[in-house]
Amino acid sequence: MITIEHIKKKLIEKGIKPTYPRVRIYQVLSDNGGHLTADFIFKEIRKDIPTASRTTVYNTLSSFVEVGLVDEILITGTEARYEIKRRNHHHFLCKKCGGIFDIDIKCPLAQGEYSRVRGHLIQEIHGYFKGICKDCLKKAELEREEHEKDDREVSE
Amino acid sequence: MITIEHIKKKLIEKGIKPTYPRVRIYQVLSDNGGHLTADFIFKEIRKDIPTASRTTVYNTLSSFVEVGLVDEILITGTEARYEIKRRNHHHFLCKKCGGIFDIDIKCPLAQGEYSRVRGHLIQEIHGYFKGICKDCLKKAELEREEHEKDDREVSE
DNA sequence: TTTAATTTTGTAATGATTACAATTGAGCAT
DNA sequence: ATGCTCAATTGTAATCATTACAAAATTAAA
Ligand SMILES: [Mn+2]
Ligand SMILES: [Mn+2]
Ligand SMILES: [Zn+2]
Ligand SMILES: [Zn+2]
Repeated sequence: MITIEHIKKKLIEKGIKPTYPRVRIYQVLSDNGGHLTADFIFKEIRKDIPTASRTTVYNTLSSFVEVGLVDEILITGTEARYEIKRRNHHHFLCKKCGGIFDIDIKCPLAQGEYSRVRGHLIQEIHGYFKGICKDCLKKAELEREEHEKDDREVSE
Repeated sequence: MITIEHIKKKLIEKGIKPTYPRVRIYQVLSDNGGHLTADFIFKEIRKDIPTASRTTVYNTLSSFVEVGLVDEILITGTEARYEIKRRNHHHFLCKKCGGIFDIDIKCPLAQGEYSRVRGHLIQEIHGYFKGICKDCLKKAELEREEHEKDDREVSE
């Protein structure tokens, strides 16, 4: 639970005027875990600011990303996800339920910031996995067992 | 330069009927290096098949990805890129020129296929960097030198 | 050749994001 | 307080990649 004052300070530090919509957008990002869509944030701040526009959400997120307050994550192919910048980490996208999970693994990729590869200047490092998440695996397992039971009953 | 026959064999192996548009799409992927957009492929096969439709390109790419012949790369946030599947490798996206480069680094990520992380079943591994590519760095450097010269001349 | 199944095509719809002009609001000078 | 200027916000329209879907064409089977 970050305080409004703390948020304001963070924005000012980065040269962003802490208007109410901007502070609220940061607060939504802070209070709802990571990997939020612009649409989720929009609906959330609409509760407080019924006149808020999608454009403001997009503009604000862009400037947050630009100054390095927020990371933009492109995994799903349909919509960008946003989360407050923290130590570099990877992600896992479940192809079944669409869930995105943080994966904290030690990886040479995520070591020194702003290094080089093959002469190219690195500014961002992204790593992610796709597959079936733990929960969906368990669910599938249970369903399989159900089917087996059904089959047994039918063949009786 | 892969032969048509070789392409046909590859498609059949994966259960895909090697129609002419499909073979051509695979050939375009094969002949033009990696990271192609659907639009590029569309325009390319239009040269041979003036009636070809975008839908066919999208459908074909989807089935290629589905059977594991092709990888879909989501880096730019605007359009998917496609390349024939090969040994797992990372990518570098230049924020200046938009170029995408292969980065072959040994990374624990890209080791065993179909492993697990935190109980989640891994089916795909993606890693990429964003920054300024070698060429764009050099170009910027040259421009900087030009400006310095200008400044000197002005102050003379 | 007739028929059925598959593939391709063309066009319309979708949906996230961006462009942009009009409106609002904050801060400052009168 | 009033008006002024600049920045922020809003609302709406445009963009653009991708998908949906039905009609037309092609292929394979009978
Ligand atoms: Mn995260
Ligand atoms: Mn590649
Ligand atoms: Zn899942
Ligand atoms: Zn470049």
